[in-house]
Amino acid sequence: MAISDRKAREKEDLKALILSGAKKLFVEKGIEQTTIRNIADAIDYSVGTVYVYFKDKNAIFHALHTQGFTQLGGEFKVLFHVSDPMERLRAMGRVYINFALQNPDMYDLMFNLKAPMEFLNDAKKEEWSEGKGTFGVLRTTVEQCMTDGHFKGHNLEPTAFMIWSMVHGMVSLEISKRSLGVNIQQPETIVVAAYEEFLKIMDRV
Amino acid sequence: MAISDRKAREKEDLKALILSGAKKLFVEKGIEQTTIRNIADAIDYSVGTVYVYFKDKNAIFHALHTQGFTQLGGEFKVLFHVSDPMERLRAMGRVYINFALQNPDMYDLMFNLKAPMEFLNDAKKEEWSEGKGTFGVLRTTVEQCMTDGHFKGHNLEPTAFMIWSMVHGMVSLEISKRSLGVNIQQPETIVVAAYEEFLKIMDRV
DNA sequence: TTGCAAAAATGAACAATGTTCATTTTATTT
DNA sequence: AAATAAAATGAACATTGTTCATTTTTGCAA
Repeated sequence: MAISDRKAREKEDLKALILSGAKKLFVEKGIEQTTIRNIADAIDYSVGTVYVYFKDKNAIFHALHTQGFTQLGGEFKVLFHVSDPMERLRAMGRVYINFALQNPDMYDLMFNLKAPMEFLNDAKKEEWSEGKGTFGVLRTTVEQCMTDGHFKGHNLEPTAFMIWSMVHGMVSLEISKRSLGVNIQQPETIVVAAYEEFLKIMDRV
Repeated sequence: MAISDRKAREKEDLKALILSGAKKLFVEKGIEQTTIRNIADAIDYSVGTVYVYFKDKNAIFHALHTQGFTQLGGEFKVLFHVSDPMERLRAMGRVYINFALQNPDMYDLMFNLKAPMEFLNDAKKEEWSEGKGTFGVLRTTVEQCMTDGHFKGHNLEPTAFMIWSMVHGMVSLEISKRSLGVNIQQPETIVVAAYEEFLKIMDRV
């Protein structure tokens, strides 16, 4: 069955090629300017072929969003070397913020845009495994912080969700250009500065 | 010149009528299903007429976003009666969260979607007066808290931005359905519960 | 009242989009 | 070499935002 093996490989390759074209356009021009025709043109295939490999546009962007989580997961790996949970929590926020600010469109796709979630709905998948996994890392870290005596009198999941919201809110306001429009004195550094304020508070809790 | 007065009034009326149709559709079906043709149909005018009164789709949604800020401003009015700045800050968060959760699409339009900001770009307006005003209320409140001795060792703008990010992040994760997919134990109440954790922390700062 | 000019409203037409599917091309098997 | 299966194609469709020459309505002077 060597031939069917090769065929399966070729199918995977073409799927990956479509995604690479989609990602290039997406990062360069955003989700709206990434049309199926553009993707097909970029990789020298026809429109129809794209639809042979992906159900629709949402499926493509769900696949891209998954790639984004793989990348974020890779950047989280440095955290394994940080043994102190509180210090690890701080570093996790920094990694998260850097990822978001350096890949704003990808971040938007992963945590704000509707496309990936609509794909899950259409596919009747109940769970969002990428998000679940990432939030799990945060929850575990907060749990270890609690074991170490931090966050006294706080509940695990609401506290973890609050911390996630904190960093998510900062980078989302930045990405959606809402922080710029608000006439802050030092707009270039506001996200980092605000995160510092948060760390100061966490140190005391 | 009574006639030109009436004409001006009629123009305003029709503009308001278009917006009311747009808002109805927008709240019912979201921004993508709110097409110019749908709006025109809903108010029994032609497509072309809509374009006589609004430059493009972004202009319509910028106008709706401004209405949203007027509404939010109205709901903030109860805060004038809260004299203690720290208590007022807490209540402000609650009002903000309630507004967002009860008007999710409007909130999205005001603080996440691109349409209103692209209108400002096209119109070459530098400033986002609605956002500026709202953030100003928050900044002033935090400033008064500092005068009262709270937030010792913290910087005003980064702290205000951090608080804004906190509540913005929570409601945004909720609205974009990211909080649901993450398998939290009590998804119905997670936003309120997380805000409670935040308040506990603020009490000590 | 009638005719005329200005203002307002119209909807057909255009380009671009996501999507489908009968047809054509290519690859594999007999 | 012929027959079959798999893969790729692109024309066609419905829907979108947008434009603009044309039609309709309005206000006013003769």
